[in-house]
Amino acid sequence: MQTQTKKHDSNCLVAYGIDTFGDRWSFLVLRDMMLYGKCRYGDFLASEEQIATNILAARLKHLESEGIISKARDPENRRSYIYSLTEKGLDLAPVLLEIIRWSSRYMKMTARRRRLLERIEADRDGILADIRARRAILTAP
Amino acid sequence: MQTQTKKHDSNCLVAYGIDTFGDRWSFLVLRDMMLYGKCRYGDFLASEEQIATNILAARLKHLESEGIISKARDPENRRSYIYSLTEKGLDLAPVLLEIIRWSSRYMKMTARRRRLLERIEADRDGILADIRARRAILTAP
DNA sequence: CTGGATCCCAATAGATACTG
DNA sequence: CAGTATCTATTGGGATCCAG
Repeated sequence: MQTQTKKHDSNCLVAYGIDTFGDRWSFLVLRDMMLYGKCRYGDFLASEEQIATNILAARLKHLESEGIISKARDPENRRSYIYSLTEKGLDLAPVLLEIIRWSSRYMKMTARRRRLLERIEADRDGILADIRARRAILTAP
Repeated sequence: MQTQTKKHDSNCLVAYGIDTFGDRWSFLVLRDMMLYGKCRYGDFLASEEQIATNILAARLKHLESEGIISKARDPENRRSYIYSLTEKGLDLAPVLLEIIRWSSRYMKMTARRRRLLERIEADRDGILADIRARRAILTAP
């Protein structure tokens, strides 16, 4: 499967966003990168949602083709790759935070979630800075 | 088709949001309501993205079952229905605005888009208030 | 009329097995 | 480890039908 080329082909800003990063799996990959600092194929596969290998490969390719992530060889392991957020990808952090804020209002709270929410409300800029600096916001789920 | 019940079934705030409103069509319906003040089945069908009748019906049902929109008879036209955002749906407005901000950075700008973006930057609270008051932010696309 | 339901078929997404 | 290949399941488009 190659990345689809048209989708909505809409003239709308919202549709553009949805088409670019808004499918069910792409955004979870971005979450893994922004929240957990994940950057390897195997890390993404290990997420709780159990993404299939072909889907992951397709999404990584798609996100790369959209300029949201970039792929480079791992300097410490010649047969591994490192995926990282581009500027365009980092700019999605506010979308992620708003989704988290919304969900945390309507999903049952846990202590862990409450701490994350409190930090978003109290130190949003610090979180955005951490994401840009590739520092994980949360430790493993 | 009935609304799917499991999806990711994840423990994550982000996945919860994606599962609830993050599919390709649901969010466009929400956009129509928030940005254009649309509230009728026929209005949604008329959007530029050309949603199919079966998909629209399924999405409206899904959004209603998630408590994001509600459905009522149109008092002025006995054979029509009015869909409106609940509090839970209105709370999605910040997500919408962040998507628009992101897209407007990366999609080719038009005069219309520039005006919307400027207003978001300058008067975000006013926009949020307009959405809550069911005032359309934009006129027809 | 408006607001759907239904059916058919094409296209896409996804799970699993396998490979360089 | 980082994917491809293959097969199956689900979604979506479009036409049509139907109820109030």
